Amino acid sequence: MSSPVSHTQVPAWRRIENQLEQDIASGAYPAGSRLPVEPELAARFGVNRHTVRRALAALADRGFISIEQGRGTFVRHSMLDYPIGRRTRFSEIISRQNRSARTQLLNSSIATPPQPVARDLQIAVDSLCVVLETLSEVDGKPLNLVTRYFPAPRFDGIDRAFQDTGSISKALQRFGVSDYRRRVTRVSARPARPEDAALLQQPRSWPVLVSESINVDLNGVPIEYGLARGAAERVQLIFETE
Amino acid sequence: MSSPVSHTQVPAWRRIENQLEQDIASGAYPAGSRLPVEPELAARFGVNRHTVRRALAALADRGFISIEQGRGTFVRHSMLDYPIGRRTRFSEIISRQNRSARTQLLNSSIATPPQPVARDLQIAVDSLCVVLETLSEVDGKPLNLVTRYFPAPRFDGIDRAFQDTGSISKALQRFGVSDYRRRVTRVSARPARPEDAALLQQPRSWPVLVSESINVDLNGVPIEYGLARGAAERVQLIFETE
DNA sequence: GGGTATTTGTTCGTATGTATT
DNA sequence: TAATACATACGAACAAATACC
Repeated sequence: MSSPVSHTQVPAWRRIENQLEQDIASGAYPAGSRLPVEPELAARFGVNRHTVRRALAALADRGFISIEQGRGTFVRHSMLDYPIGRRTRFSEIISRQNRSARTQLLNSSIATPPQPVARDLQIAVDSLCVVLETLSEVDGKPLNLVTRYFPAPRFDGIDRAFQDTGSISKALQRFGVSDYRRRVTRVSARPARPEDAALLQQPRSWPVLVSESINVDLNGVPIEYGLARGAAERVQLIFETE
Repeated sequence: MSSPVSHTQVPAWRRIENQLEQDIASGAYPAGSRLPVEPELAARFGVNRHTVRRALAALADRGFISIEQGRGTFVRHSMLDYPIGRRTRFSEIISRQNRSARTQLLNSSIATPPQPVARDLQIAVDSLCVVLETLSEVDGKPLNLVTRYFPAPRFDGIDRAFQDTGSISKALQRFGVSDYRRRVTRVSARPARPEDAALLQQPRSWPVLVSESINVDLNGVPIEYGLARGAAERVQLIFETE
């Protein structure tokens, strides 16, 4: 060979893999960004494109990047795991993952619920509900947009209680609901509406992960219907079957 | 007025609502199809556009149609409920809803699993897996595209067994797995790739509902990792928290 | 990417029959 | 009976979102 390859103990592709992983971890290549094209990376590391490809394949295999033919190579968002069980409390879930959570109230009103919501809440279609629109953020990034219906005679003023406490659980406590549990979760997905995409700070090409949930008090009486739209780019729901 | 309003007991908009509901039920307007535009409906029923809009709003409220500004009004697919629990069996779920189910094998191969899959299956990354690609149909419409990994030494030939039986459960029985249960389900969503959209016969603008699942045998040993891509237009996952 | 046509969304105004006070 | 409020219905114009070329 004219220029012999240096035989270090680690192969070149593995060295490149490690370097790129570090670049991603350091934020040099932020989540969602596109990596330089393969020839460019090959030039940077002074290797053949095939060697770069091997490193990229390894990173893709480990879930750090996604390689898309014709488009490029992208740094994947680390998905926030959102475990769902009988006792699902947003802030607990997030803090357990050592992240910071915040939920803000976008809107509150009083209205009659759509028919399917009334059925889920087991109330009359012409009865009133307090409707809250909330946006949850994790580490400063919006994650989840939720429309919540609370039966009105019982939960009048829960908007104020939520404003004061910043938490649904605590707001419910003010109304004598010391504890509650999730009865059912229905999960689907649909294209994001422009407003969803804007609020969730997500590309319009990405869908929203829709989950309907029904929470009941300890007597089994429905207290909340929630329609959540999650940033599919960044959230993953986890259901453990115990 | 030159032509006075006829006062039947039911308002015109409600009569129109009922008629359209019937048209949808009868299949005159099939699921997914677009309704005539508002002026056209107004002409058909001999009313003002506002009156039609009121009827449409009622139908949308009840979940029969979806109204999309600039695009039109569409008959919603009745979502197939896919309840997920410890014992999730595709054909049982479907037949319980009085529908017909069929799963076909698109592809089978033997390969080393990607690292996350190997971790979920608790096997070495360089061990082999039997990989099946299946497409499930309900009432003739494709619903779910699944890539399944089975540890290879144990489940060699499961592709043949599946071909024979047409069922994963029955194929597993041939390998001594009389029963199994689902340990965890992870749900997310992403834009559909062109191949996904084609196989699922879904518009490219609609996302896929991605669910990863791990099934274990009665000893708790992982036997299958599945990566399912569901037609988000037509499937909804239901998790009951008992 | 930009302009045009299509389609739904919103807001005026007007009129009339029904129920309540 | 009269006054009032409310639901229903029609008409016109413009705004906003989308599709198409």
